[in-house]
Amino acid sequence: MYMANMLRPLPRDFYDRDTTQVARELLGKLIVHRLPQGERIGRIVEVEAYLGPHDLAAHTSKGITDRTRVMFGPPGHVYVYLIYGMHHCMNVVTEPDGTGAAVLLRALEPVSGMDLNTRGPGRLCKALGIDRSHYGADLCSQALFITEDPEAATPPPAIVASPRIGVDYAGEWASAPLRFYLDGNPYISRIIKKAGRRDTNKKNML
DNA sequence: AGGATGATATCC
DNA sequence: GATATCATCCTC
Repeated sequence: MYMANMLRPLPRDFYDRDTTQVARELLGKLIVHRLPQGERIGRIVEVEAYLGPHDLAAHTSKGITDRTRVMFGPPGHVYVYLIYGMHHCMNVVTEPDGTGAAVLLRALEPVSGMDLNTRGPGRLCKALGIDRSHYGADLCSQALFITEDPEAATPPPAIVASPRIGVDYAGEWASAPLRFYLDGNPYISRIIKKAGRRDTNKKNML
């Protein structure tokens, strides 16, 4: 039984570390959003690391702007942006104040109080109820936070690394293995096509 | 394969 | 001020 009022937010120190490490450790954790109409809880199963201004795929590679201000700020806060005019994407800010790094949440496994359409960053935000009003929100709060899964599987599933999705413009950084997901999880947003193999699948199979 | 739909960055 | 570009999703 998942009682969100018994769950404790991860401490800010969790986020104040190497972004790749935080990304990997976020897998399997629960994200909790408390709304007037109830609690929405999902298990994080797919993420991407955006390392900082030197990472040409990261929004912070353009410098400090109104949009990227939060990503350059202290760790443990939420960076939300609107993409393609219709979808929200949610990131958690990592590393010390001024670094400009974050982890994009790409897919959840529904746990409680949410619809089942949680594959992909846009659908994740819709299911969780996240929009631009959450820009800068503190994850060390009781309204929106990430926490250990009290029913975590032992041993934990293997972690798979792959290139990030939709960043082909980023030169050398486009192929960096900075996307991480739980091996075999049915809620992963897509499977990278293997080179040299005839395979027209763009979505993963159940 | 292409369209929706709006904020943002970058160029006049 | 105009325009090209999106860390996407849905429908055809």
